Amino acid sequence: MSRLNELRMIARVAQMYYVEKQRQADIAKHLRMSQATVSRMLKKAQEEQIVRTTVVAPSGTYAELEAGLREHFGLSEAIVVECSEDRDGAIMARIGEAAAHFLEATLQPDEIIGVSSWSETILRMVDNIHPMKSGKAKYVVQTLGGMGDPAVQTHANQLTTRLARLTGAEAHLLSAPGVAQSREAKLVLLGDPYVRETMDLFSKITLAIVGIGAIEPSSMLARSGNVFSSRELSDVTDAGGVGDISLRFFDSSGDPVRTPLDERVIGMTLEELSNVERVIGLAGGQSKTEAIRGALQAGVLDLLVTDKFTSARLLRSGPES
Amino acid sequence: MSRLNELRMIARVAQMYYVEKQRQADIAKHLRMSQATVSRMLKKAQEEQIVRTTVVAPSGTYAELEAGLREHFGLSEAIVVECSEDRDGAIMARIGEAAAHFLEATLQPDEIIGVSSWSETILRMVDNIHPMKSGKAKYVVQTLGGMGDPAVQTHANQLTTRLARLTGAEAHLLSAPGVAQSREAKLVLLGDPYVRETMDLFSKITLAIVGIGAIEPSSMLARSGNVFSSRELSDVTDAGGVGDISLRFFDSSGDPVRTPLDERVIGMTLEELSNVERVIGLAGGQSKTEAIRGALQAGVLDLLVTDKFTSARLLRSGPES
DNA sequence: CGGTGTAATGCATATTTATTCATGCATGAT
DNA sequence: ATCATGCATGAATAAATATGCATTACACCG
Repeated sequence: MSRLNELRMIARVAQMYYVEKQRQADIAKHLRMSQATVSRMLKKAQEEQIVRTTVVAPSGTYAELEAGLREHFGLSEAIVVECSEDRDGAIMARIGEAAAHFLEATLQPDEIIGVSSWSETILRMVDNIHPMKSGKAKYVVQTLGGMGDPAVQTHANQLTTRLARLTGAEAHLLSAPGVAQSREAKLVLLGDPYVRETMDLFSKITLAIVGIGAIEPSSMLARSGNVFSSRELSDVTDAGGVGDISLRFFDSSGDPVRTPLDERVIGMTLEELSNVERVIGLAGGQSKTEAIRGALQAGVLDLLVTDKFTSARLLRSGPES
Repeated sequence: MSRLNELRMIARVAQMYYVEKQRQADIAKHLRMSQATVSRMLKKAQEEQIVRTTVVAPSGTYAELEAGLREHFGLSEAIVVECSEDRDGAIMARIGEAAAHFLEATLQPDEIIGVSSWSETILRMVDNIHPMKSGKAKYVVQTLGGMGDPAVQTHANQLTTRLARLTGAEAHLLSAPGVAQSREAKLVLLGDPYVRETMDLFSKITLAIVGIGAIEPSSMLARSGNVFSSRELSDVTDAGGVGDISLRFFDSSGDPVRTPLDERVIGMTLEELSNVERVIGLAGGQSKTEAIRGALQAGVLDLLVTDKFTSARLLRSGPES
């Protein structure tokens, strides 16, 4: 049997088992196969990600940390997730789950979602969103161009598209590099009608989901490919930059770090972001602590989802002003 | 224990079970409780929405449409096939493929298959069946006579024979015209021992495969040759007939349309059909929509294979009684 | 304090699910 | 054609999970 039909069958079995809660033996009888086969199909359904199971820790577990974050940084909400170990992979997964859960729970009808389809944490979030039956959101808008590498571009587009499908929204992609070759090149790209259309939506976004990036040689180099020169990178660090949101950099007190690079980035600015009704920041992990602190100081976030270790660090060393 | 702590505990257990994939007994040992308690906590985790499981349909399949068809029309199964364009030729080909796959996957040993060797869609199905090495089915029974034209007769016989060969079954042909010249002629033909033998098998059929025909001047004339008078044709339409299965007509609410023609048809009746364990209907395309709806209302089908356009039409305009 | 009702727990076991094993079939090399 | 190999399948069975029932713990009340 063709692969598509096989997956179709598996999906059907999974539907009967998990949604309709029939027993394997009954499903087997219905579809004229053995119970063993049904069991195997269900296993395959897990492997193929046709069924996904997520565990969300009830929020409020770290009420004190959450309250601390809200208070110190003027957030309207903070979500601190349980996390067994202070390791980036595990942290991203848990933050993603919690963010997905939050999004599902609070998404309003006809919302326009902006997403900087860039961070692994956001990817984890999308992985954990469960499809919403009735179209909830209106548009999902990509707020930062892709990167030079077309494979990455595709990846970014897919993330945006998937999020749109899951929320029943229409995707508006930003088919441009995140960083243009020059200021002039950027102007040319902005002339593209599709790019313009998407960017015009920036001001209409009601809910923005952003990752927070740290400036570290390792991660920066890894992700920049060849779009940043090391000169530009040092411009940013020399000016005190500690992190970025959608490639807009800021220093440890949250003030924007303006460099010539800004002129080349195709994406939402911090100022545009601060006009959005709800801005959700997703980040955690040792290496991102200072970047997150900077982002919080910048005051663009309304909500932060982070892990218990990072939140403790944020509160410990800088109860601040 | 406080409710929050209880939920935390449940989340922890759920985490260990669903994410870390530990067994309940091990979790129980680790947390010093009984396996029964773990099981109960997991059940509670479901209720409290701490774990959520969703089934995502692989793209290119139409789980919602299938579910809709099952639900609205009380089918035990429905298969909706992908189809790039709403054009009869393409649709028949895809339906045929899917039906063939389904048949191969669910055919039981010693099954007695009835086939109204008449529609192009069924022909497409037979084209796509992969020979089964070990004799699976027992008999393939032709459930409707051929047509006056000997060439068509041959064609019908060949289809039946091919299906029999492919399934490793013995063919039982119905060597008679599908429509006798008169009631009396029919009685004479029924006297033939071979005809009788085949027709006696009708009640033993465990799996019937039928096409669904629309009543349209064009197709009717095309296929009728000179067996129907236009008078008889209008009898059927005047009585509200919208379609047929094996030349047994029904109206839009699925009620049989009885005309003198019935007395002349040599083939299985709708009533006989409804006694068959599994009845698979194959049909799709704009022109057949209402015929299919009638057939579904008649309640003789257990399974429908159709295309996405038609299934959408069936569900759109008539969420029905 | 004891009494009483409620809920939680663990044990034993029923039920359900996963796995092992033997078999049959297809595929591909020789 | 013949044989080896791998894969899918179902029957039997092992493993895992759910549940009935008795018991215990605990809160609340007189």
